[in-house]
Amino acid sequence: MRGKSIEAAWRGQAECQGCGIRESALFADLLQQDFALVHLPIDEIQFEPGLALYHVGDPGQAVFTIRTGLVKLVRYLADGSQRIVRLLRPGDTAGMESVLGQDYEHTAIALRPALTCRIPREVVTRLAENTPRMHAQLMSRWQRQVQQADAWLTSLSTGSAKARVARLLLLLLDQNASRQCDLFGREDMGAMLGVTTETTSRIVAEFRRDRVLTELGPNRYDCDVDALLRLAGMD
Amino acid sequence: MRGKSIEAAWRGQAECQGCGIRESALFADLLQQDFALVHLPIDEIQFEPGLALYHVGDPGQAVFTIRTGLVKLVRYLADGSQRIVRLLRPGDTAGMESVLGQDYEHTAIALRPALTCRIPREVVTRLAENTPRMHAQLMSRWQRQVQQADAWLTSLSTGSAKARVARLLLLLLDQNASRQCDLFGREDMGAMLGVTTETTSRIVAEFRRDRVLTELGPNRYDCDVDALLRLAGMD
DNA sequence: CGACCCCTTGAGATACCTCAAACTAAGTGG
DNA sequence: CCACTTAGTTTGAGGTATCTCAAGGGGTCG
Repeated sequence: MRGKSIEAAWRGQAECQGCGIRESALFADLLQQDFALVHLPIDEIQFEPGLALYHVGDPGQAVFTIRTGLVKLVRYLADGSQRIVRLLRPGDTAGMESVLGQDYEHTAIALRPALTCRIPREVVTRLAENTPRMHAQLMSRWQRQVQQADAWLTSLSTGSAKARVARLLLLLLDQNASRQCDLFGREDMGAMLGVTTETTSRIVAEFRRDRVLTELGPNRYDCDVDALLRLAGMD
Repeated sequence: MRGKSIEAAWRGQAECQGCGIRESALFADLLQQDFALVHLPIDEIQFEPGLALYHVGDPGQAVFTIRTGLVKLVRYLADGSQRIVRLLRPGDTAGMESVLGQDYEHTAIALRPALTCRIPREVVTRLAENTPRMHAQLMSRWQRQVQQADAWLTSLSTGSAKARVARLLLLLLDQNASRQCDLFGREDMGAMLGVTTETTSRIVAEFRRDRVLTELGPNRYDCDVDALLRLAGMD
């Protein structure tokens, strides 16, 4: 939304062992000795909103650990429009298909400034071949993707548009400041819910009129969680 | 649809090494020596249509390899209705979350008579700990689930109802007799597409009137593939 | 200040849903 | 063997949510 520097910025090489979010990241369970197997540089890269980590169809060369920010996974439809199939948050991993030598299945685009670690696929492969701690992490991460995909389908692509928006808002609640959440462009919201930009806009506007949402700043809102839970149930 | 014996039938213990579909199954890459690690019985179980392999929320005790037939993965919504999130075909694996010690995420129900192999989770775990050939299979199977989930969302839950039905028909085309496909109950079809039973029925009836579909038998149809491709594009 | 982007709002069209009834096929029991 | 039940499909009619097309605001940035 902002858009100061429109470039991805290389921030230097990551220092994984001292990483602040390691306990929730792909390398969570690795031991001191395992890091000896990392033979290629892991770069820290910052993506400004709108910039792509990678594109659908590109040969998968690396996985990305999201350290901060928010990333959308997008597929483009026959008519050129986009459908957002998942959101990645801090601790999540993008582009795991690259570990299997496959092309990327989506285009990954930062929705908010996102600090990432780019891990070459060979690093993951080598670790996976040498430590069961890496398998466990990979499996649970893949399972998590499946879970998220299923939840996305059942909660964001099912029911009335109003219920979908309500469920999306609940999903976006800040984990810390639990009544507040940041939204993004109506077009992106629509692409997550399978509805049009206009419908999304109308519903958000209606929520605001009904005091279910209270605007705190540009696209930052205070949410009436009980009301949202009620709306999320059925129309 | 048929419904002769309404019971799941135990068919005996599987002989994995000689299995006819092993090359496409979870044990595809295993070597002779690996089978020594299988220390618990693998049962062959036949499920008649409507019967559940397992239920959502049950503690996951086993994965199932689908040898023949068709299985739906279902989630139930707040209002009691069902949403089908995936279909499993011969060679696919159901209930992989059990390998991670998690409860089942769905209810798995046979849509057509399904012959399955029930593999206790301990067997998979032990194999995974001892042979990289098992990891590779597990990872690619998990990835496949993600792929299917994403495809389900973008092709069966996006666009007009008519386009969704067309895409579903294309998905159901027999791999061998490539103009023909078997359908199932309109309610199930609706639950896959996120539309009502009536809408599904109307569209199938319309396709039949327009000679896009020609009924060959009970719920068996000949498909005009070109017409379906056209319809799948946009409205 | 004007250009641009995005959000909002309106009005009309329409696809889909809801409720209800008729029809079909297959199973059940007298 | 036939009337009866039952479950699923088809069809109709009316209502409504959502889409489409279009215009009008409110920021932000050059």
